[in-house]
This record gives sequence, C-alpha cells and structure tokens, in this order.
Amino acid sequence: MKKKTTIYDIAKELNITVSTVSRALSGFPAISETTRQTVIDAAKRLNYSPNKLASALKSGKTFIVGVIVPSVQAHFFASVIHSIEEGLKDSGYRIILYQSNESVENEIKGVKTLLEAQVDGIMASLSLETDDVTHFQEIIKQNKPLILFDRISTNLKVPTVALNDFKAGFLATQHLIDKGYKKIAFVTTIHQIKIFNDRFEGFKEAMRVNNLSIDPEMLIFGGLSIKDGRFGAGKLLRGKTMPDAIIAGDDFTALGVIKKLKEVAHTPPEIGVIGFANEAFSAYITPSLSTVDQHPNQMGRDCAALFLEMVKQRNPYEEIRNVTLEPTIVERQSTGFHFISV
Amino acid sequence: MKKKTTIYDIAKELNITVSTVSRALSGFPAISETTRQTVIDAAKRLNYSPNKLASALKSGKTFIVGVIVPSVQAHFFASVIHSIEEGLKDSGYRIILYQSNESVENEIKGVKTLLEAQVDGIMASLSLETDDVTHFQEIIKQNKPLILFDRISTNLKVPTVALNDFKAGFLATQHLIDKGYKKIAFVTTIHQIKIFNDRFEGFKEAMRVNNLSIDPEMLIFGGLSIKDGRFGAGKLLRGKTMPDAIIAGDDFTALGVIKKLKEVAHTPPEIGVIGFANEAFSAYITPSLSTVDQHPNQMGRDCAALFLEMVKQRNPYEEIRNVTLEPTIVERQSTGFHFISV
DNA sequence: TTGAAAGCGCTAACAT
DNA sequence: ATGTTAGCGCTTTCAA
Repeated sequence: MKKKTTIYDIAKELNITVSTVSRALSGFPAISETTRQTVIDAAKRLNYSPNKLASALKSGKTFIVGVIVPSVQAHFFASVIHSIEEGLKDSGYRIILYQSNESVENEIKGVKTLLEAQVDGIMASLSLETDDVTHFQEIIKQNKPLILFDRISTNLKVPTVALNDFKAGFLATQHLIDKGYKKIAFVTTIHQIKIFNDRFEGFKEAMRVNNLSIDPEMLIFGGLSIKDGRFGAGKLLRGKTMPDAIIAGDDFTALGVIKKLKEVAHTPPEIGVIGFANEAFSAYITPSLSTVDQHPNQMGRDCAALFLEMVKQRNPYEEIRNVTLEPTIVERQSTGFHFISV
Repeated sequence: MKKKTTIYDIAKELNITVSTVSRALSGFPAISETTRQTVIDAAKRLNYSPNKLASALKSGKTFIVGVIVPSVQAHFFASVIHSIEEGLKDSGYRIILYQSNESVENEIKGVKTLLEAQVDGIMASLSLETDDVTHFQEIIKQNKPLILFDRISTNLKVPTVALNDFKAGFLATQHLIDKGYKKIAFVTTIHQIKIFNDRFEGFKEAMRVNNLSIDPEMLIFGGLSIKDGRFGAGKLLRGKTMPDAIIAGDDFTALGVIKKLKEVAHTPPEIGVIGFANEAFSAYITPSLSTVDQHPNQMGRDCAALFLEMVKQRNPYEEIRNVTLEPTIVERQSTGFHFISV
C-alpha cells in the first residue's frame, strides 16, 4: 500500500507551500485563479483525498451530527432520520447514527461516544427507560447544539420538535366517540416518557368533555409491542365489562390487539381500534388500522432546520424554539361506523 | 464555555508528563497501579473526555466503519444494520450510516465521504442503479476492508455475504408448484442487480425441471413497489391466459399484486402469490403473504464477523470469503392449497 | 497573493 | 516506570 497523498505532496510537486495548497482547496478568496487551478489539477492527478480528521482536529468542526434513536427498525424513526439527512446534506453535514435499543445505559454510552467523536451537535429521541436526563447536560455544557425530537423531556432547556401529543390522544379518543364508541379502553406503557403521558391526558380530557366515564379496569399499562397488545386485549376481554373500543399506545400494540380480537371473533370495527404512528404495515393489515399520523418527515426537516439555525449563532441556546406539530387522524377500517347498541 | 480538559491539563495537575497520562488512560501495562489510579481519578475530577479525533489522526484508526445501504426504511436493511452494530460493538467499532436512496451518484458520494472521514472499513449493499462498481476500488486500493452484502457484485474481488438467490427463486417456484399451481407469472425488476437475476434464473430452472413452460406474456419487468405490483397484476389479468400464481420481486410488490387481485375477486390463494424479504407487514396482511426469508440478522452478524477477521490480518484481502445464506420459505395463506382444476 | 510557523490533542518511538 | 520529543494532516495567524 502506497502512502496517501497529503497537501504536502501537492505543495512539493508544485514548489509552493502547504498554506497555499490549503487555501486553494478550501476556496479561500485571496488567491490567484491560476494557482487555484494548478493546485486542483495536481490534486486530481495525485489522487488526493482530504483527511477530514486532521481538518476537524484543527478547525474544531467535524460537520458530523450525532443522531440517537431507540431503533431504526421502527418505520417512524427511519423516516425521521431520512428527512434529517435530507435537510442537512446541502450544508455539508453528515449523520452518525446511534441506536439506544430502548436502554438508558446505551443512551448514555451513545452521548459519550458521539461527544468523543467530536460531533458538532446531537439530536436525540429518548429511550423508554430514560427518566433522568442529566447525561445530556454535558452536550449543553460544551455549548454544542442538542435537539430533542418526538420523545422529548421538559427537564432539558433545549429546542425540541414534537407532536402535540395531548391533542393526538384527544383526537384519537374523539374520533372513536364520533364513530359511536363509548366504552373506551387504553392499552399503553407505564414509562415516564412525556409523549405517552400527554396522549393519556388527551384521552382523559376527551372522555371528560364528552361526559364519558373511564373505567379503571380498562386502563392497561404494560409495554408497547405486538405481544403487549395481545396481552392487553386478552385482559380486557376477560374483564367484567367489555370495552367497545381500544386505543393502543402505538401501531404495533394496536396490531396485537387486532390479532387477539380477530381470534375471539370481535373483529374491528365491531370493537374499534386505533393506534399511533402510521407504521408501514398499518394500511395493509385487515382490517386496516386507523391511526394518528405523527409527520416524521416534517419532524426530520424541522430538526435539520433548527440545527442549522443553532450553529449559525454564537450561543446556540440564545433562543430556544420548541416546535409542535399537529397530529392528523388517519381513518381506516378498524374504526368504521359503530352501530350503537343501546 | 470553558476550554475542554486535555491530557495536558491532567499532566500539569499531577506533575507528570502527558505520555504517562496517555499510558494510564489507555491501559498500557508497564505502569504502576498507583499512578494509573491517580490519573483516572484526576481525569474524572477534571471531567476529562478523550478527543478520539486526535487519537485517530495519530494512530490511523478511527474505529468507525461506514455502512452504505439503499435506505433504512426497508425493514430488511434496518435489520441488517441492527445486527452489524450488535456484532461490532464489543470490539469498540461504531457505525456511520450512509443512504444511497437507490442512486449511484449518492453511492459514489458516500464512498468518498466515508473515506474522507477515515473510516476503518466499509460495508455496502448496492443501489438499484449501480452497474459500474469502480467507485469501490479506491477502498480496496487503500487496503481497507470492503464487504458487500445482499446486493452484491461479482466485479469486485471482495468478501460478500448474500443469500443463495438462485435457490431462493427456485424454492419459491417449487413451493408454488408443490401447492398445485402451474401457470406461474413473475413480476420483477429490470435492473442489473445480481440477486434479482439470480432469483429469475432460479425460477426458470424450477419451471424447467418440473416440465412447465414459461409464457413470455407472464413475465413483467418493471420496478419494485406496491404500485408496480398493482400494475403488474393488472397487466397479467388483461393477458390472453391468466396465471394461477404470481411471484413478486419483493414483498412490497407482492402486496400490490394482492391488492389488485382482491379488487377483481381473485383473492389469494385462488391465485397464489409469493414475495421476497419477509417484511414487517407480510405476516399481518390479509391474506397473509408467503415469502422467502432472507435472514437479515444472520447477514448482519456475518458482515461483522467478516470485518473483524479482515482487520486482524495484515492484508485484509489475503483470503476472500464469500458467505452464502440459505433462503427459507415462509408459508402463509397467500399460497394455500390450490385445487387442481384439470 | 503567498510563505513561515505554530499548534489542534493525542500516540509512540526512544531514552533514562 | 516515566520522561522527551517528534509528528499525524490540516488550518490559520502573522509577516512579507
């Protein structure tokens, strides 16, 4: 393996100094057009490839932003990531991805690793386990942009991009009520993540304004997964009074609920089911799943825009913007018209 | 913002030299246990965080491997990535992700960017557009590990991990034949990607050994998507003779095919349908979709293992291993028993 | 417009 | 076991 070409090789080749080469290559203005061309030609001829590491070490800017998500396997996060990348690429920023797999420990390790890699900023969506968020403080202390999205925390004074989850919970509930459902159950998680609580609060509020009572037996707190959905539905079916509709914490859980309901011949919309996130499969299962769209692409774009604003300012936390996206109900078969059976 | 602590600060604090600090921190053996402890304590006290950039610049190792995939939004790739990360993390390697979005141009840019970031190696799955693969040569030239997975090319002498796609095509076809289907159509892509051709060849071979003829009208070459599936199915339905089964290039295409068939009341398994990839939704649509499992997790693990082997050797290309995974038929409703109608 | 030179934070001979 | 020192490849001030 022959040594890689550096700017020194180019300089030697052309009998000029490295500073000139550096300037020519980085688009420095005060340089003659001929010199610039010569350098660029030589660079190409010598198959020069810049070492961004060295440049980053010197300049203090890596043009890499770290993104921490629970998992790329959720279509929602995959979409957000996609749009973040899209929104950042024209400015030369790249993404380095870190998956927490819903574990705080991994999340802490992620922050540490990304910081050590000298990223220019971090965007994160909290793991389900995350309660204490002090591990994010170090980013702020280093005066680097930190943006929280979707699964945010109010304990950090940083910009955020999130859905109006209270409204999401409210709208989902109201949608069911509008369809004639009354005895509404909620299968969700116990984790202390803001968005899940907000959705739950929205649910309670919708029930209240519609003068419907909430049966504590119809509140199932567990995890969020197909399995948890099956389990939750099973528990509800064995209860004293059967719900006529079920709100699930996310689409995977809703899928589990539907599978269970089909097994016992209460196929939706006989019992209504609605989820959150509009996952890739939600439109294609039978019955197709009504859900709440969380606009992942808008979210990714907003994260990128927020980040670019922050790096422009001397102090990224000069003005802290909290972007709220409005949820949209996606109506499908699982909440079809419900015959009101007195 | 106060300056970040470096090993110099620790050295000054303890009246020792940076080399001692460096050694203490990096687990160098010939160092007294007391010194090591003092240094570690001071590091903690001063809130020291190593600058991996500097270390990488000096040592020539970043412990980062670049992964290029068409898109993380396909569940298959998300799973592969997940397992690559999993398989690498114990060795201290991190992943930096690059999405080609099925464009060669992006792919070329990806290789360039990752190389400039001084990654220690690259794993890639080709975009649908990719025909010429010379942009990958630079990686090999730098003597850095390059591993191709799933969408591989035979024009590069590098280790690969891929499915036996010929067999995948063969098994899918044989499965349909075993179920009693005879007039089998194929809806796939025209792109010059090896795996798609292999599947098609497998299909042809299976037809041949079963003495079934292939009607050229039943070969639809287009793209791979829900839309392409609908389109392909529509075209087949309008043909002179109707197929009694359809093989789709992937699960998304199969989904489109099924939707179309349901609309015209030929719901599978009346007409059999099978796809490739076992996407997240495939088990949950109605009828549930038979498909070929491509073992993404195994693929990711193998990529990681291969990479770790390569970095161990002086010359990563000393011995080139090409791992082939065996496809597995996942039988579901869409290829249920077919009544043989003479 | 170009050159000289210092230094980003770390590692690793080589010396003691 | 610890210290000295020379870079890794680049940017950037200061000087010419």
